[in-house]
Amino acid sequence: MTTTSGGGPAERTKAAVLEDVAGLAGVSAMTVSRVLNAPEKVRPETRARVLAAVQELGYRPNFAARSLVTGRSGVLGVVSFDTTLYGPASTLYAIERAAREHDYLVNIASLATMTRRSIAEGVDRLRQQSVDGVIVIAPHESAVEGLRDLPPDLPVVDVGGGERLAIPAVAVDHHSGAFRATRHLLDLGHETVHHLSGPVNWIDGYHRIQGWRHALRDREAPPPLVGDWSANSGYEQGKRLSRDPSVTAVFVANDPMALGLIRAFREGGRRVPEDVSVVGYDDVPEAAHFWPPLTTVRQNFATLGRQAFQLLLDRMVGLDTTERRTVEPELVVRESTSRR
Amino acid sequence: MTTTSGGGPAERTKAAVLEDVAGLAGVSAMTVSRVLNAPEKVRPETRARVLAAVQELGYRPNFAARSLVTGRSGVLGVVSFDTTLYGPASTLYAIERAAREHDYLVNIASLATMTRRSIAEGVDRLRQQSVDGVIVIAPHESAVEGLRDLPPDLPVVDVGGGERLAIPAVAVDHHSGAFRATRHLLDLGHETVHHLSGPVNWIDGYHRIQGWRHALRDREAPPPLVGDWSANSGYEQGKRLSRDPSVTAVFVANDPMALGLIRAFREGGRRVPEDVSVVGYDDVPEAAHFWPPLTTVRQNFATLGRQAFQLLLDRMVGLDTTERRTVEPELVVRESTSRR
DNA sequence: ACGATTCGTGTTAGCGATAACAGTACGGGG
DNA sequence: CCCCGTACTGTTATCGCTAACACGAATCGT
Repeated sequence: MTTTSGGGPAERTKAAVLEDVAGLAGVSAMTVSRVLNAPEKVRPETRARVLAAVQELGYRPNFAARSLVTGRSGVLGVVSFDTTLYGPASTLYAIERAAREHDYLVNIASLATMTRRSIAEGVDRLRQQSVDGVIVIAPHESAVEGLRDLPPDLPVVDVGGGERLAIPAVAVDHHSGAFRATRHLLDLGHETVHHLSGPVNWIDGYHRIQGWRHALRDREAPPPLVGDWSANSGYEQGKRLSRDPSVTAVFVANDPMALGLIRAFREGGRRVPEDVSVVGYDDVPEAAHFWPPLTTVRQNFATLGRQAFQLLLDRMVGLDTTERRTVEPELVVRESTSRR
Repeated sequence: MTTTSGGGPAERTKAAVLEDVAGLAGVSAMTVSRVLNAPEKVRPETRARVLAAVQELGYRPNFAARSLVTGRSGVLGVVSFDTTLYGPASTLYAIERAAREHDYLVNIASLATMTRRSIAEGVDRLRQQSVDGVIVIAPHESAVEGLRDLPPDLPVVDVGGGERLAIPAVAVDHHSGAFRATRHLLDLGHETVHHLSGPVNWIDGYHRIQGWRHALRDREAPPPLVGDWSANSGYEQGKRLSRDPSVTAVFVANDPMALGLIRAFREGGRRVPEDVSVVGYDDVPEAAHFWPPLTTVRQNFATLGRQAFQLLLDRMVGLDTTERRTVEPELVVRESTSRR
């Protein structure tokens, strides 16, 4: 009998452990554990007594001990490129919410650069803290490489990556989004549509180019200009483009670049949308208040994040899917586009 | 002698543990542990042998086991309101970078609402996964309340919270930022400066109002309008303000609202900056490409995050500081303001 | 040259939980 | 009246690691 029966309210010093609760409730540690993990296996009265003891002592299970013995941590990791950007931030946010609903915690590893190595390092860092699974948000060519040589025992889900990977993934259908944006401009009577793209080694950028090309398939596509997603690059490329009087419609691969481009056009004396129509991509919260309010393609990051989590969950419970889900973007027409 | 000496390359099934490495290297488990945690205590040749074994087996220490025995997890938590917003996202990012440099991992708990309860819950959730410390980014009145009744044994650092708390904190000096913004407008010859503020129960919002008032102390301050930080609220309040021909200068409490407000002014026929000057707050990456490029107050979120981490680190190693650090914001003059 | 350190390593004993098995008490069927 | 399944609860053995102490050999001072 090592049960300290009464116990006394003396030990305010160290956090209570299972044994303490057991002592106070007059049961064994195992029973307390059961009350916490499988309450139906314990007689209601005993359960009540234990619960009261838990309350009184303010007992909290020790996470490390539990995960040592169960082999699961209840934590998942997210490896993401620059979580300061609207897309990754929104996706991360959605993942976190979904995770919380299922009692998972989220660990993050932000990447400053996107290389095969940095991705591998990020995953590794998380793995060392024994996350149960990892979601990678890194829509870059090199990310795809980094995901190739992953430990096979770790459940991983890819967000927005290439389709050539044999792991579960979710992605927005950028081909479709870009197609719709371009189609919209064509429908307004524009002869052709110019494109200011993101970096081509970004998966998203690449697909948007493809979608744009596809919409232009029966006419000549002007060579795309390439930006780096920043408003500033939009401005620089915009200055160049504004000198060409033949451009009347531009599809820009994201909203910040569109903002910069519109500014350049205005400074170059070209009015938007009277002289040239512009479509952006992302629908950042401010897009509706740009000048003019921006026609753009909305991505549903919340859905993206939720689906990613769902897929990971499936993977973690053992399902061996290689499912690939796709989220449709949506064209939001505002005032930066007009009939030719 | 339970040492499996040779061992054989048979066990590819389960992850290697200390004992396996020890066996292969012909030493005790303890020595392996030492090599990993205090290499200088082991003779170089032994160390090399152990390291080789670690390599060969691809050994990775078990996180749960280690933190069970050491009582530390190497993980810290960040509780933050809506990490989708520029400010929190940037701060979080900086914290993560600083943490990584010190081999800490970051767990996040995003809050959808900011109430005393949600904050407490966030902290609690993190605590259950035994984080070593927590940083709270929740510049809201209620957050301050939520932080009052925290477990005293958990190191916590507050970012941007009220100054009435007895816990370490870092914050941008918004009073000063708002003061400078307003002063700038006054210096340009404006009679007075109107203010579109954030919600008053946000600490930041409150301080910016104070700073604005302070700059206006020797003249009559018009009643401030109140927005909710969104571009949309800026637009709505802007419509109202643009009807009043006496307003020639507005200090807006953040950039998105400034964007909306400028749009409203333009639609109301008031030119910026010719008819009315506008100053924003935050210096979001796009601000330089607004139309007109926005004069605004830049907050250094990177420094903020780094300092927060530093403070938490101090706290975690036992220092019992209640230090409160302050980060100075900086006025960035662009083209949305002009001489009266 | 001898006890006192220092150095390098091994042994033992948990950390706090749960899995798996082992009782014990009770009620019902044969 | 005995046997056995059901329903609870307790015991024991780990999980993988490190703190603390123990021990032999090498090094040191005087």
